[in-house]
Amino acid sequence: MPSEVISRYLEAIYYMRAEGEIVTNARLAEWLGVSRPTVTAGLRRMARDGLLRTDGGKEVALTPEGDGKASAIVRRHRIMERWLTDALGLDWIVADEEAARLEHAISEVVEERLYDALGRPSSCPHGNPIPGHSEPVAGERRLSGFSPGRATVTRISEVAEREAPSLLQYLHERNLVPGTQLEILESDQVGRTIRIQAGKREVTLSWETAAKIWVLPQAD
Amino acid sequence: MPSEVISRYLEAIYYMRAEGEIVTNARLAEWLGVSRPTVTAGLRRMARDGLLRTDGGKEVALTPEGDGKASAIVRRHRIMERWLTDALGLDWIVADEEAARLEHAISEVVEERLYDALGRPSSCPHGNPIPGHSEPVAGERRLSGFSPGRATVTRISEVAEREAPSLLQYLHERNLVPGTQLEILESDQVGRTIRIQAGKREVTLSWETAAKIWVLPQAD
DNA sequence: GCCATCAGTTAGATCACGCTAATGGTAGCG
DNA sequence: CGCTACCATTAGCGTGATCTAACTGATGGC
Repeated sequence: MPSEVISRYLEAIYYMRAEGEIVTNARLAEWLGVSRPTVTAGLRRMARDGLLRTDGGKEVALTPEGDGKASAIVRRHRIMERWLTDALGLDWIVADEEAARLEHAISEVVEERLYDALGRPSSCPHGNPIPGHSEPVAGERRLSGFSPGRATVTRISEVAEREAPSLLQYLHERNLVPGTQLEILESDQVGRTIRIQAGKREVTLSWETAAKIWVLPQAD
Repeated sequence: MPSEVISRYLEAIYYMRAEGEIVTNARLAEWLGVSRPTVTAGLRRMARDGLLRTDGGKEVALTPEGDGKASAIVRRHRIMERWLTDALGLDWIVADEEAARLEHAISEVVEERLYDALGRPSSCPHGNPIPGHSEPVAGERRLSGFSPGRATVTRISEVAEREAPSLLQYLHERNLVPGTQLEILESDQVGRTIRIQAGKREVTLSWETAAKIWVLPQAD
């Protein structure tokens, strides 16, 4: 059983991979808020324990075993988030923080019972699929760089929470939540912003922000 | 914030005190399943951090600060147990094991929300009071050494879980749970056993086992 | 009064996890 | 080519938590 620290490494690697980022020592150090030498040591322990391979280059990749452990953690994180928001009424930001601690403390049996008790949801509150239970929506794309048209929000990437917790609050307030229909009005190639209409509201987002939002283009 | 290890020390000391046992290095080592030198080092760190006093003798005592931290952990443990048994349907033994991990991962806000969601229960599933929310039943006594008469089970001590997890199962199966009425038929001074009737069942318990069960004598 | 038992501590070691400072490597850019 | 940036690792250190082996002190039995 990996330690809680190593579990956080696994989780971080899983998230970064899911975002299509290349996973390096320096990126992990940033993500985890520790120094690079600390990451070097951590990765070495993980390799020793068969959780990842370094394959020569800088990039690291999880072994099937590491990937399995990582999915389990992410699964628990998302199930806990559902519980914290749906059953206990916590907001997105607090739920994420709490889930980050609870995910390391629940066993398989509690995870399963809880998942059933919640009605076997197909995603976390931000719409991200629950590994082992659901898949990403087919055909979803990043909102950034989108050309004008209609679309439905499918999910807000979890990285948003790490990089800017306030972004979550911002999106929540503007009703940019999974299921919301929106219309892309204009994509500004120069200012790298995108102007959208969600409900009665008009919002302008930077491409960077919009990249955290995944949408499904409306079939016309 | 104490580490998880130190939290377990606090919790153990709290339980032992609640049982009226004197808390020493060797008892703690036994309880926690670590060596005596490890406990020596742990207690030193706790004293350094203002959680306990050693007061010359062998016995250790928590400071008000240590006691506050310890109660908070026990409170979370008992609330989690209620959730695990009532909402998720786990049995006593599994619930206790799971609560032992979860109690270190929940924050004040989750604790409070969960406590409300559970309907503000006044005890853990075994009847033990929840520190800060409820008090031990006035007039309760240990079942061991009891003279014949009628009584109602108020609680099963938490130590039972540490010392003999199977005892919990045993008591549960025989319906020796909080609220059960029973009649003490005979207390055998020589064999140090006690014969009781609970419902239609007759059970003989050693005094040692009976000491883990607290009852309220029936007013006649 | 002595010996066995139990308790607490010291000594010395290991491992996980974190840090800073310094070293070495690669890669783009002028 | 050489400089700057960025990156990974080494070296060296501290703390928390654990272990075993060995020493020391109290206590109770005979």
